Amino acid sequence: MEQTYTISDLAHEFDISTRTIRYYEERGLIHPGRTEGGQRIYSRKDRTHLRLILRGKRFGFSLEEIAEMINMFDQDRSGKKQLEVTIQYGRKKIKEVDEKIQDMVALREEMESLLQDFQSRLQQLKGEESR
Amino acid sequence: MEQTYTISDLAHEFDISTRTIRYYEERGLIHPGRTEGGQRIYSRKDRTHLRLILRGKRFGFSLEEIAEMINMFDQDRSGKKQLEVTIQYGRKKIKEVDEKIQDMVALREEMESLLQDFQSRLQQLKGEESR
DNA sequence: ATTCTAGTTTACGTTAACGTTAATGTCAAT
DNA sequence: ATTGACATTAACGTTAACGTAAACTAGAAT
Repeated sequence: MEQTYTISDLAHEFDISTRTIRYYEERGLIHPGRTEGGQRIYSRKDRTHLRLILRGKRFGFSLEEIAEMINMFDQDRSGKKQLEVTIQYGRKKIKEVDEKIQDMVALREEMESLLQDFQSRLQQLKGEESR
Repeated sequence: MEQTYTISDLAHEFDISTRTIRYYEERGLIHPGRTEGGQRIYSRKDRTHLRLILRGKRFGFSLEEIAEMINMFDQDRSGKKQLEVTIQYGRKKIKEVDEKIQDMVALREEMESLLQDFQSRLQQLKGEESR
């Protein structure tokens, strides 16, 4: 009933090496179970974590930062105080992401205006050509 | 008339080390001039380049990728063919940035919904408390 | 039971992006 | 002219994030 995966299942799915997956475990980012014989078994949750890790990486977060986030959101937060701390942390991280998005949009616009420039130069050339 | 900067001027402004700035030059990302005595002089253009480099870094681009972009946009593109190639390249890069932005917005939403979850759990606790 | 594929640990290697140190030179100010 | 702050090159060191190889084990298939 509970869907599980081998290490190479996930390696194929996410197009990364098994070494990479084991390394993430070594760094405390995932915590797969084991079979009787000692082989790793990955749950749906582990798979979700992997997806999150790779997403974070694409934004330039370090594994350490990602680990911090995952563990923050993933632990058992029953106490009121704990919950409040977690929420504060989450707000902070969301703000960071917002800033990155804004920054990125600015970059996009810079690139766009550069391109416009090149475009009009090209039009210019084409105009001269058919003169 | 032409505003220039020393290496430590820029290091302070961008809060990076002089070593880092020299390293960027070593990798072909900037090309400052020199004084009679051999010291580097940075122009406004160099400063702009630096800003671009740091921006790119914050998005997880490698120095090699950034170098590629800078040199692509920075050369003298007079020929029609050259212009067309540059425009193609620019479109591709903008697309990459767009994808990163989308990806990032998705992450933001994931985080937000996690937070909502914690928020309502906290409300729950507060409710029980005043019962 | 054996064979094959995939898994495990250990450990050394590699690359990017700098940090650090040493030995020396430049420039602005006194 | 000398001092002090900043500059230069050269070279070795460091860290994160894996790659790679070796020597061995587990599990599925015949």
